[in-house]
Amino acid sequence: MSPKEKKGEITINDIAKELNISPSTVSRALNDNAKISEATKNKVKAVARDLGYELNLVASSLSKNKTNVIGVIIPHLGSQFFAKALSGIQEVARDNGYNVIISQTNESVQQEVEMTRVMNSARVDGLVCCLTMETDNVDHFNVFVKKSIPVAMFDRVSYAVPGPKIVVDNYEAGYVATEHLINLGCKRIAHLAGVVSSKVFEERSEGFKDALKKHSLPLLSQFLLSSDLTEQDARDAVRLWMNLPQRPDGIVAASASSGLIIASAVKALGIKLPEELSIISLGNERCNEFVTPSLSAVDMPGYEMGKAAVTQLIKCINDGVSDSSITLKPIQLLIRNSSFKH
Amino acid sequence: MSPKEKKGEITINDIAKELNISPSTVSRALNDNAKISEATKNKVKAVARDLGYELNLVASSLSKNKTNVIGVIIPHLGSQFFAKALSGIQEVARDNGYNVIISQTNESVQQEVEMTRVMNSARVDGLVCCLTMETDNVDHFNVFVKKSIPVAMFDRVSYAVPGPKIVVDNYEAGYVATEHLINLGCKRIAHLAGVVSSKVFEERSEGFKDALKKHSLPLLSQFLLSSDLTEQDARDAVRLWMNLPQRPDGIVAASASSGLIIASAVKALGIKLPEELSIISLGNERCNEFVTPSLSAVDMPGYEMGKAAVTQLIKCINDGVSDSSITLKPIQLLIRNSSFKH
DNA sequence: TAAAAAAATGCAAGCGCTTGCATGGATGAT
DNA sequence: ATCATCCATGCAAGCGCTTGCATTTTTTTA
Repeated sequence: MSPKEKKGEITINDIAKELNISPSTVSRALNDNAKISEATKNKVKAVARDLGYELNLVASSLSKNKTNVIGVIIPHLGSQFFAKALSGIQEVARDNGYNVIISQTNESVQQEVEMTRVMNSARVDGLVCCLTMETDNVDHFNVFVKKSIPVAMFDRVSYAVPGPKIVVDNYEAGYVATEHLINLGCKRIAHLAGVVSSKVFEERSEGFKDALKKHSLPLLSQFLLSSDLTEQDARDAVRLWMNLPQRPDGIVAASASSGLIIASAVKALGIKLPEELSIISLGNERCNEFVTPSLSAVDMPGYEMGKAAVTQLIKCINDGVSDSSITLKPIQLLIRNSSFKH
Repeated sequence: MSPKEKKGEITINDIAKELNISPSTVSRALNDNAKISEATKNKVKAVARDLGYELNLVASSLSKNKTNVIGVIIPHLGSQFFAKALSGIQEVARDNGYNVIISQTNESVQQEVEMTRVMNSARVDGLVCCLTMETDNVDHFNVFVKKSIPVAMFDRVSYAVPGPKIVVDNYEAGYVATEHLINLGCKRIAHLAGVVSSKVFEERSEGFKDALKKHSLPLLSQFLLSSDLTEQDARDAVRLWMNLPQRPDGIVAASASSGLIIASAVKALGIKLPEELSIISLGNERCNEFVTPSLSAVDMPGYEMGKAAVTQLIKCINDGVSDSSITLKPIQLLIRNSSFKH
């Protein structure tokens, strides 16, 4: 080993020495700077390859004041929606030369705040995130706003912070799903909604209500339940509804997972799906098509939203403009066997 | 605006000037260095807070030659197994002060190679990865080995590169699942296996075969199919088996998704589950419990494996030792309704 | 063939933080 | 009061790369 065994990292200085030129020339050559002759570029690249040189992104980031890193803050990776979103995010990031550093809040606002701090420390070039269900104060994003670091939000967004917003038309989702049941002949439709404090769920509820209104169907107060959409909430709702003298003949579940649980709970009660009851959920999981009967759903395009979010984000990073563009993505109605024509 | 509007970033120099002390003292104070008096520490921290100072991790990383970043390379985020693994990875990484940069190979070796290059450029402190199904040459990990940067592998691992290996006992999984069917009274058990080139699937197959042998059951050649486990593969297998004069009365699916598809295809043929046929899959997805009948499975602990991988990795990072420890995680047999006592 | 223009390269500072070593001041022992 | 000890802080170099400007080399033009 050499006396100064420097952890073995090859630097541009090593290349420079090898060729008897200056480090600046090496740097420029490797970056294909126009003012460097083809001859030296080739020589430099050849030596770099021979020596096994690999750019030190840390040093590069520091001097360029640009990390080429995009931070991602999402609630959790447990749901397919977010996993797909992350997948989309990572793919377009990679295609654009960005790395992705990721973190989950687990729906904790405190974690969210903490993570913005970390992302700031990491000096990410941009942030894409989906707020927790409880986030109402978004001051923790001010650091980025102040520094003109773009923040793209998707699904659960806040218009209080500038930047791209990628949302699905949740009102439309609720409306379309409900109307689907109505068209099937359902007269007594119930809705297990999410917390109203969340825009997403509020809009879905609105869509639900308006669809009923539009078709002159009554909205029974007991038929509109708001909850955290946990497994227990779904079971409770089913118990409540199915013990009613007048059971619902259609259910709109505000989320994919609650829909699954509702369907399973209902079946456990011996109720025939979809003959006695139609179900549709707002949000689709792959297993919706494997259950019996397969579960109709309005699909939320997680993958596409993730892709769109970074695409917009990168646009902001490049064009300097941290403008607030609103993209509404279409939703897709997946009709399966859990909803039934009467 | 000040004449030199420096992007607004507060540095330790700003704090130093403010307090008329040297930047070194500020640095040490913020890092709770023992040689700094409590008095100055407090002053420094107070000013830091007031100014909204946030450590520049890039600069810190460069000078410390440590990034506190862990790189993750996984096949894809589509399967719950990997999503959960990533979730576990990120959580323990965060708890230990590490950031996670993530990338998917989509089962492409070329992508895998490319990603190791990126991770190297990013100077990650450690790598955790799950190889693609096709990876046989692992030379692209040599860079890390040479630099003593630990590489932890989970699930699909290669013993050719040193470092922690977190695997599930796949032989056991195959054996246990098969034995379960045997105990239920199945006599003609088929197995849709994965590609044999993959250790994981080879071991599962071995477990399957040995269980049969142990219980003196014949292995019909047509009952052992090897494939890529795509949806089509699963459907083809079902078609083949169900057209046989002597159908199988039990099926062991090598993966969660293929099990789901097999079950669904079989049901579509009007075959009664589990009366006429029992199914169990090696790998569990949440939806296994929602399908009818719910699908028995051997659970592969993705979340735990992810956690274990980083835990081991961090140990390596700290203790300098990049030793090769082999951890076998237990598997869990989830008995549900798709397997039936005859 | 000299002067001017263009092309290629080098110099050196700087990105923000860390850290070994030197220094100054306060405390304690004699 | 004196010198050895600590304790607290400062100095300055360095991490590896980028980049504005200066300098050198080559090419072009008259």
